Amino acid sequence: MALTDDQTVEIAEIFRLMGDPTRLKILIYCLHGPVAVGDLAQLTGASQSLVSHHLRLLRAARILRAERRGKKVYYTAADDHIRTVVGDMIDHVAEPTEDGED
Amino acid sequence: MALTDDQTVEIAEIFRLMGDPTRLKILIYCLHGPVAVGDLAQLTGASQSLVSHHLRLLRAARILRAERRGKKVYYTAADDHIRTVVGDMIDHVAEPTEDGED
DNA sequence: TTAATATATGAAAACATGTTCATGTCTTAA
DNA sequence: TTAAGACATGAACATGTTTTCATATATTAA
Repeated sequence: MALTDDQTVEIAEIFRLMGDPTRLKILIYCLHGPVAVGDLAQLTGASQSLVSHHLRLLRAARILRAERRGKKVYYTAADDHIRTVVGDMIDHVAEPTEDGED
Repeated sequence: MALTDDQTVEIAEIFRLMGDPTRLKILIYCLHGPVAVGDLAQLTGASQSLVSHHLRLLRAARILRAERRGKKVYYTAADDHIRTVVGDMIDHVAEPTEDGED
C-alpha cells in the first residue's frame, strides 16, 4: 500500500488522540449520535474545561464534528471510518487472545 | 455496547502506542509478514536501539509478536484486528473528507 | 573460548502532554 | 442592556514520553 511519510504522521496523530482514556471515552460517547459538551462532562466524569480542551483537539483532527443548537454545542463522530476503527479495536480487546501465548 | 473502565483504558493504551510515527511505521512494516529488527531500523530510518525500545512496547501490548530465528528476531502483527484497524485508518485518511467543511 | 553479529536494556536528556484554575466569549431570555 | 447558562481558552504545573548513548545479553561460527 505504501504510505507517504506525511500520511503516516497524520494517521499516527489520529491514533495518538484516541490514545488518551478521557478522550477515548468522549469519542465513544459521540459514536452513535450528537452529545452536548455538558453531558460529555457528566458522562465521563471529567471537568467541563478538560472536556472542552479535548474536544478542541478531536475537532481539529476531524475526528469529531461540532454543531451548535442554541446555547449548547453537540459533538458527533466525523465519519464511519472512525466508528469502524473503534469497533474493530473493541473486538480486538474482547478476544481472549488469538494464540496460546500466556 | 458499554465498555468497562478497564477496557476503555486498555483500548486507549493500544491507540496510544499506535500514535507515535516511528512506532506506527514499525507496525505497518510488520503488518504483512515477519520483519527482522535490523531491517525495521533500515526501513524506518530509526536507530537500532530506538527500534528495540519501541518493539518492546508493541510486544508488551500484544500488538506485535516476536519470533527468533537464529541470530535474528522477526516481528509480525499479532492478529487481524490490528491489521483491520490500521487498514480502516488508512482508508479514513485517504478520503477527501466526508462532507464539505473546509 | 574468542570473535562477530543481532538484539535488548538502563539511565539520562530533551521534549511533549494532561489537567486545573481563572477568565473570556457566545447565545438566549428578560 | 443585563444576567444567566453553556462552552472555550490561556497560562502554569505536574507528569510522561521519545530518543540517544553506552553497555549488556544471546546466538552462531571458528
